[in-house]
Parts: sequence; C-alpha cells; structure tokens
Amino acid sequence: MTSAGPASPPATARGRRTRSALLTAGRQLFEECGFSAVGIDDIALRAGVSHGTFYTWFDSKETLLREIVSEVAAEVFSATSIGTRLPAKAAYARIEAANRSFLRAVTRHSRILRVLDSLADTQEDFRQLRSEMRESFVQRGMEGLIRLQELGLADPLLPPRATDSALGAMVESFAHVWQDPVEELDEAAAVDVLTRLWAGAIGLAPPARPAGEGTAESPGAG
Amino acid sequence: MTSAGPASPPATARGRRTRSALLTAGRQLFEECGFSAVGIDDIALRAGVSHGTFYTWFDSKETLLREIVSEVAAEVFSATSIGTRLPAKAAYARIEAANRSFLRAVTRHSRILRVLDSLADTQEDFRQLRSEMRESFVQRGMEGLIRLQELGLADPLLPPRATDSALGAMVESFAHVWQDPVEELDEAAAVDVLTRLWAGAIGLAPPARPAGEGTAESPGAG
Amino acid sequence: MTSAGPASPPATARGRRTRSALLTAGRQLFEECGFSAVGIDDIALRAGVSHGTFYTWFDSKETLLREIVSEVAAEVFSATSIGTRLPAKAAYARIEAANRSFLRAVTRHSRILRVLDSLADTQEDFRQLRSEMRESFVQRGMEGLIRLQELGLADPLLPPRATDSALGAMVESFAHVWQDPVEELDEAAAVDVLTRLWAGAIGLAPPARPAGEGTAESPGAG
Amino acid sequence: MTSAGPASPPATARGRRTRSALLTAGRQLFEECGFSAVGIDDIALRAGVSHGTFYTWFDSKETLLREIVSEVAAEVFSATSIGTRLPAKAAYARIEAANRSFLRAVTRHSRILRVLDSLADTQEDFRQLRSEMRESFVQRGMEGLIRLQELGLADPLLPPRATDSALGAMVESFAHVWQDPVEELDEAAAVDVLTRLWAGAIGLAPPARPAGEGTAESPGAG
DNA sequence: TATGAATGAGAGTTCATTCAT
DNA sequence: GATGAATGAACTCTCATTCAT
Repeated sequence: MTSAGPASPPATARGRRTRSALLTAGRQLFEECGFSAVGIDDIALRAGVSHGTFYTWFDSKETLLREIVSEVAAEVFSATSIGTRLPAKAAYARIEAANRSFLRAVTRHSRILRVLDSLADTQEDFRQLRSEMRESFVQRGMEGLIRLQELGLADPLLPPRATDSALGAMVESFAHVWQDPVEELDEAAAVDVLTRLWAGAIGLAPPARPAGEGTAESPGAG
Repeated sequence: MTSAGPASPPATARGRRTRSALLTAGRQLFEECGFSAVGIDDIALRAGVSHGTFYTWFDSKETLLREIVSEVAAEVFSATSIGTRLPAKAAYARIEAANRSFLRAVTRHSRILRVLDSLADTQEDFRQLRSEMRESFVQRGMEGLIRLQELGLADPLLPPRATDSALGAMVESFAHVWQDPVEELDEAAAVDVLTRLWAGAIGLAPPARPAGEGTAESPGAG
Repeated sequence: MTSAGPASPPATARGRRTRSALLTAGRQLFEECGFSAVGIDDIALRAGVSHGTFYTWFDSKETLLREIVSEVAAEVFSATSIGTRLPAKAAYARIEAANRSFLRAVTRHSRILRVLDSLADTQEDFRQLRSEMRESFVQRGMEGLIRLQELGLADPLLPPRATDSALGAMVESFAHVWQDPVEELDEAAAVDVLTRLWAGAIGLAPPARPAGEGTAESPGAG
Repeated sequence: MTSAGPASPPATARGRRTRSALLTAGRQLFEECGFSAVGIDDIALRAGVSHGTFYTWFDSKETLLREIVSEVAAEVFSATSIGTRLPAKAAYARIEAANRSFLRAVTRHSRILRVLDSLADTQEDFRQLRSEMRESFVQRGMEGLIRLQELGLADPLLPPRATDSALGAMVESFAHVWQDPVEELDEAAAVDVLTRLWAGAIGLAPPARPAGEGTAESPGAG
C-alpha cells in the first residue's frame, strides 16, 4: 500500500537539522569506509538519531549518496568555468586558473569522488554523472586548445578531444594521488607543475617573464 | 580475515582444473559486476562446481581477489621495464615504448584494476599493492627524466617525482577513459598522442625528422 | 492492545469532521486492500489530515476497525428482523422478504465483512461479533422453520439449527460470490432463486398462484 | 547479481526431510494464526531449523503458502469427481456422494482454505485458484442438474449456474461453520441434512423407500 | 486539536562461511 | 575432492505508536 514516497523536505527547523546531520554523517562515513561497507545504522548512529529516522528523510542509502554526490557535482561543474573571462592572450594564465580551480575542487572531494567512481563501474546513472563531470571540463579545454591551434600558439597536430581528455585525466588523477603523503607539494607548487606540464604538452610557451617566480623552485626540493 | 585453513595447492589434475576454473570465473565476474556484488554462489556456478567447493581452494572471497590481482600486478610490473634498454640518445623512443607497454597492460586489465582501486580506498594491503604498481612505473620515469635534465634535454625546473606522478597518472587514467566508446583512437594513435604530450610536457623535442609518420595525422581528424 | 487513552469523543465541529473523515477513509481502504495492508499513513492521507492526528481519535488501527465493523453489524442485525411481521400463512413471502433484506445487507457490506472474516479466524472478539451476526439470522429462521414443521408445512425430519445454519450460509456466501462478474443476475432474480431453493429445501411448496411472475424467467436465460 | 532462484528441489534425504518439516510447520502455523501473523522465524523454529534454512527451500513466505495451497487444491479437485460414475437413475445417491466427498475435503482443510480466502481478496493469483476450486465443483453440479431438468426430475425454472453456485456455497460454508462447537452433528448426519436440503431445493424427491435410515433421525434431536 | 518528527521492535531476506557425508 | 545443506550475523526497510511543539 504505502508508496515509496519521495521523503518530502523538512517542514520544521528540527527536521532540517536532522536531515543535514544525516547528510553529513553519511558523507563522512562513505568517505571513510566506502559505500557498501556503511550501514544505515552507522549513519543514524553518527547523526545521533534512531535508525528509523533515516527513512523519514531518505528513501534508501542510494538516495542519500545521490544527493551527496549531486552537491559535489555542482561544485565541480562550477569550478569548471573559472578562468574563462581572462583575455585570450593570457593563455597560460587561463590554463593555470582552470587547473587551480579544478584541482581544488577535486581535491576537496577526492574521497567521495572515488566512491562515485567505484559505483560508476556498475550503475548507469552514476556512470553518467561521472562522465558529465569530466566532459564539462574537457569541453572548456578543447575550446581553448582549438583557438590556440588556430592562432598558431599550440601544436596543430594534437587531436583536441584526446589531448584534453588525457590532460584532464592527468589533473584529476594527480589530485587523488596527491592525497597520499608520498608527495610533499603545496597547492601552489602542484598547480605550477601541472600547468607547466600542460602548457609544454600542447606546445605553448610559458609566460615570457620567468624572473623571480616564488613557486617554481620550492617543489624542486621534494 | 578468516584464518580457517591455508587452502593448500592442488595435488591432482582435477584439483588444478577446479582451482583455475574458479580463478577464471571470479575474475570475469568481478570485472562484470564489481567485488561486493558478486557472491560465492555466482562464482561457483560459473565455474561449474558446487557451492562449497569454493572453500576447498580459497579461504575467502578476498583471498581469491588477492590472487587474481597479484597476477595482474606481475604483468603490470613487467610492462614497466620495457624500453629500458634503448640507448640514451633515443629518449623519445624510450618514452614511447614505455607508454605503449604501460598503456597496453593497463588497458588489458582495466576493469580489474578498477575493482582494485575501489578496495584500495579502504583496505591497507590493497592500497599498498596499488601504490607499488604506480611507484614502479614512476621510478623508471624519474630516472629517465633526471638524466634528461642533466643532459639539458628536459626542463630542469620540473620536480621529477611530481612530474612523473602526474604524467603516469595521465597515461593510466587515459587507459580507463579510453575504454568507453567516446574516443575513437586506435592504440597507435593513442600512444602517439600520449607520448607527444609527455615529451612536450617535459620540454623534450620530438624526434628531429617528423616527416611521413603514418600515425600522426589520423587522430587529427577526430 | 494498547491502552493509551480512551480517545474521547469530539467536542467541536472540527473534531467531529476529522473523526468521521478518518472513519470513512479507513473503511474505504480496508475494503480496497484488507486490514494488514493498510497503514495509518494511508488512512490519514486519504482523510486529509496529518499522520499523528489519527491517534487523537482512535487508539489503534484495530479500534478503528472495530468501530467500522460495529456500524455494519448494526445494519445487518436490523436487516434480520425484516419480514417478521407478515402473517403466518404467508410463509413463502416471509422467507423471501428475509432473504432479500439479508442479501441486500450482506451485499452492501460484502468487502468489509470479508475483512472481518479474516480477522475472526484469529481474534476472539471479532470471531464473537461474527457469530452473533450469523446467529441472529439463524435464530429468526429457526423459529419460522419450527412453526412450519409444527403446521406440517415443512419437512419434519430436518434438524432446525443445522438446516438454517446451512441455508443462511448459502445466502451469505452467495452474496459474496455474486460480487464477481461470473453471475449475471439482478437482485430480484437472485432473491427469487435463493428463496425457491430455500423453500424447496425445507419442503415448503411455492405460493399456489405462480401465474405471471416477472422474475422467474429472466434468470433462466443465464 | 544473485537471482531469485527457484530454490531447487532437495537432492538428499536430509534435504527432503527439512523441506517437508518446513512445509508442515508452515501449514500448522498458518492455520493457527493466519498468514501475516506468522513470521519466518516461527516457521523455522517449529521446523527445528535455523531461520536462514527456510530460504534454502523456499523463496519467500508466499511461495511456501502457494505450495501448501496447491496441495490442498489438488485434493479438493479430486474430491470433486466423486460420484460421477453412479448410474443416472441414482440421482440422489450421486448428490449425496458428491456432498460427502466435498464436505470431507473442505472440512479437512477448512482453516487453510480460510487463509486462502483472506488473501484472495487482495491477490489476483490466489483469487484465481479460489474460483477454480469452486468452479470445478459447480461444473459437476450443473451438468447433473441440467440432465435432471431434462428428465423432468428437477425444477425446470431454476437457472443452473446460480443454483449450483448457491448450493455449493451452502456446503462449503457449512463446512466452515460446522468446525465451531455450536453444531453437534457427525459427518453422516451433516451429509444427510445437506443432501436432503439440496435435493429438496432442486425439487428432486428423496429415494422412495426412506424406511429405517439410521442417520436421519439422530440429528433431529439437536 | 493538529502536526510533523522520532522511535525502535521486528519483518523479510542475503550471503559468507562451516560441516557432515 | 566435491557436494549440498545448514547456519546466523548482518542488512535494508516498515510501520504502529509516542511526543514536543
């Protein structure tokens, strides 16, 4: 009889608090243990409510994840449009800005994005979300690359999509690997390396005035 | 987890057959559905043996995966040493060879590597295996890069570890993304693009005589 | 079961409205889905009130059903006394009147009576109510039958209680089966058949004057 | 991954024993408490196995019931064909035989049939099974009645389907009511009354020589 | 009175693992 | 070695009921 109802939004302050406590608890636990290792009980426990309350606000564990992931996706999407407004001649700076913003977004959400990854291999809708996030970044890059190729500033032999796909993957993966204590770079240094690599890869010369850049040598020590 | 028994190696031909049927079935299923979605039942069923027989040969589902993954790791490790013996002057060709071999290895095992990834976030020993696989590739690259920097053939400002970490991640991730039908590159083209990007990234000039390379322009159309 | 509170009768017009909305909604839903398949949520939803309001008016789901069923029982009881006042000689007409009225009552409440049936098998108080409803009908019949036997108008060999029990069950069950579209009889025809069977069963001759009975032939077509 | 498998039939004696213990336990409990009040745990407990074992043999509680009910249905169907082979002239005896056999079958399975009833109101497949059981009995009766009408031995005004539907319902319902200690008839007496009523209802004269029937008067005392 | 949130016992079900044969 | 049955902890989800506002 009872339908799987969309678990309507909270109507009171208390409800709002509970709901967001569950959201937070869920996110933390998914990040710590992965999706399937986390039980509803664990989430409710950490949120400080009874396990039945979980279902007052979410239809299922999957629904909860979907909502968490949507928030993240929104942030990543918005990170994607950074640097667009810089003037065309500042190509290097644009790439740098885009890299910084993307690196930052991915880094902040690294763990949950990996949870998403693991589900994307199996479930269609998560896969889709995953591709969309990548695609939005690749798109921006492609447009830039094509313009640079037309201006004679980038290697014209590079196929734009594959190129940006590879370079985007580089930044994203780097963000994940970077989490582990193996590397000791601060954000500025990481962005610097990635941008340098990116620019070099597409044949774009770094900005003419290399003098006194504070960031360039610090990573050299690592 | 469980320390029931060491699940001794097969002593008969029949045993050998059964064991490897389970190994194969397990691998296929893990690739198709991921780790946690596959049950012992499913594995036994596909291997054509009964339920309980699984435990004659493996202590647990995890043990099975560990063995599967070890095989893959060995292959990836060996792919890592390719190109080492080329003479120092052929830097571009060495990178190309290394990329081809790594790309090929990762591509062949893409799905199972992703299963490994998803467990590595949570379980220490899988995480370790994962880093070792990466590290072995990064090591080779670093050595090469340092030599090139000493010879004045590569950008001396690049920090070797971070650089190779990023570029290695680029190749590996590309291999995964490449599986999906979005990109339409054959292996040769993919290797070409990746190597071109790699070389450009570290400031290494492509081989002097670029004339008449069959692979270079075909991807340019995409 | 629960003895929370007596759920006092409504003191305001608004209360009266709410209470009867719940009663109506409950009845509809029980009829549509059976007792255990209906949730408090469903009832409140259909009554247009909130979840918790239900308990302002009823102690439990069972209490609600009990009240619904009581109303029905009252109607069935009163249907039972029909035809009593006809003169003794019009035996056939009396039986016919009783059948019509009982058939009508049972038919109108067929679904809820079946809900009652299903609970009566397990819960004593519902069982009791059930028997009382039957008994009241059987009683009337028995009195009539005994008189007819004394007058030599009915088969003296028939044990009155068993006879009326069986014939009463016939009418009641027929009412339930009749709901399904298998049979295509209108009420008049149904009453006619049942009464004919009843009268024949106890050996009572149908009314002497059979001429021009409108109902007799219509069912003959079915 | 794992499919809802049909829970294959037992391959060993132990399996057979367990399975039938569950069947028996389930039947007893359904009869005692109704369907929804019985839990898997209860069934397993009474069968003397762990609750997980239930699912080795049955997919769900419903599956179990379906199997129990199927057995009953088979018995009732076979009870339906009794008396068919008696010679046409022995109409009364045929009806009596049919009634005895049907009454016996329904009586033996009274409780479980009521469980079936309660589910039939809501679930289509159970409803179907229920109608089929009734229909098979009604069919036999109709054929007999039509022949008797043609021979001038039964009231020609009675519509055959409705008549037999009503009379069948009478026997069946009587069987249920009869369970309760209200009535004190042995089987022979019950069959006698029902058959007498049935015969009378359709206008068939009882066997000419009623002298010295042992069963006829004993119930008359009740 | 009415509301919406919280509760928690308990339901059905799954599945890695154990074990007698 | 292989088999098929048994196990029971763990899990997701439901819902009648309570309660603060």
